[in-house]
Amino acid sequence: MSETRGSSGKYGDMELRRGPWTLEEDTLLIHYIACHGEGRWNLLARCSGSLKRTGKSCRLRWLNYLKPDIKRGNLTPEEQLMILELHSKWGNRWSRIAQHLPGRTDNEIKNYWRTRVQKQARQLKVDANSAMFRDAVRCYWMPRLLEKMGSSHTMQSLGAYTTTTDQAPQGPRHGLVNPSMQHHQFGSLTSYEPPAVAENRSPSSSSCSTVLPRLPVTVSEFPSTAPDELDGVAFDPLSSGLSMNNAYDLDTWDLAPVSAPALGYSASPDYTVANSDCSNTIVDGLWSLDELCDMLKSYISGADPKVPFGDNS
DNA sequence: AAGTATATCAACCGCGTAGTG
DNA sequence: GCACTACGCGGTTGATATACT
Repeated sequence: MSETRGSSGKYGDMELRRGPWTLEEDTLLIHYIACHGEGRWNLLARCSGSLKRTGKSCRLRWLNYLKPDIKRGNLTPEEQLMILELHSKWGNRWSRIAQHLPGRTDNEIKNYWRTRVQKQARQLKVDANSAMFRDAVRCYWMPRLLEKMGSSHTMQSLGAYTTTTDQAPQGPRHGLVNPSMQHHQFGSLTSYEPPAVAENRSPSSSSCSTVLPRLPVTVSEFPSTAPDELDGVAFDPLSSGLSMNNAYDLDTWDLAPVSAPALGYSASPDYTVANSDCSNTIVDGLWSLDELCDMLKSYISGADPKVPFGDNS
């Protein structure tokens, strides 16, 4: 692409570049911001010499790509859970949601929602914003993400898989993890602990019981809504005591199998997070299409006794 | 191996809003 | 209160990578 076009007004007769940024442009922008700081984007665009970009374009490039604390790589289960929860409360308020995911941009979250979540809804022929789909997410997807978080933590505690951010498995296109990204500091795991449900749990989960959050098995065990203000309040997967590093990234996780589902409902027996074959199993923390279809059908027909939707108030 | 379909995500666009004179 | 400018947000597009046939 990299087209240019003429401009008038605030950029005078300057030829404005569009399309992908080059290394030279990035360097110029970084240098300028290092000298003059963020903000005043139009002034930046005018005064930065050979950087023939609009202020808007400079701002976007900086905020979405060049800013030092941008975290790259796939979303962790914790982050996915946070997005699902916050979106259920706030809708498409991407910027607001991004404020609660350190190092993630609104653009990235928006893309995640459109490419992953909406895709699932579309294939199920339900509206992603419908109550039905939200319930399905809350009852099936979120518990699985919680379990992913728990499984990951267990493996880490056993020393089965240790890594740092710069050793993290890398995705096919965006494996970079900004070295300046500091590890998130986590609070207490007890901050999000649904009511205990002793039954309906597989033996495999019991080994996690001392360190992992108990997994909700009914809709009523999830918070009915997210808190109005998340700072310092109960629901915060990112404060769950679990690492955010990419070792837990389900897209790149190369460990298999994980523990059997700890929930009362059954999952497909070939459930793994191995990279080698994601065609019909859990992919990046999502349900496979078949699984989600089955579950949703059960939900719609009211046939799933383990999911008492009537309790969902 | 080549062609095609699909997924991903960086970048652009339009619009609303806040700030300023 | 009005006009103008700058900024930020959310929706959309299009290039590229990857998967599939």
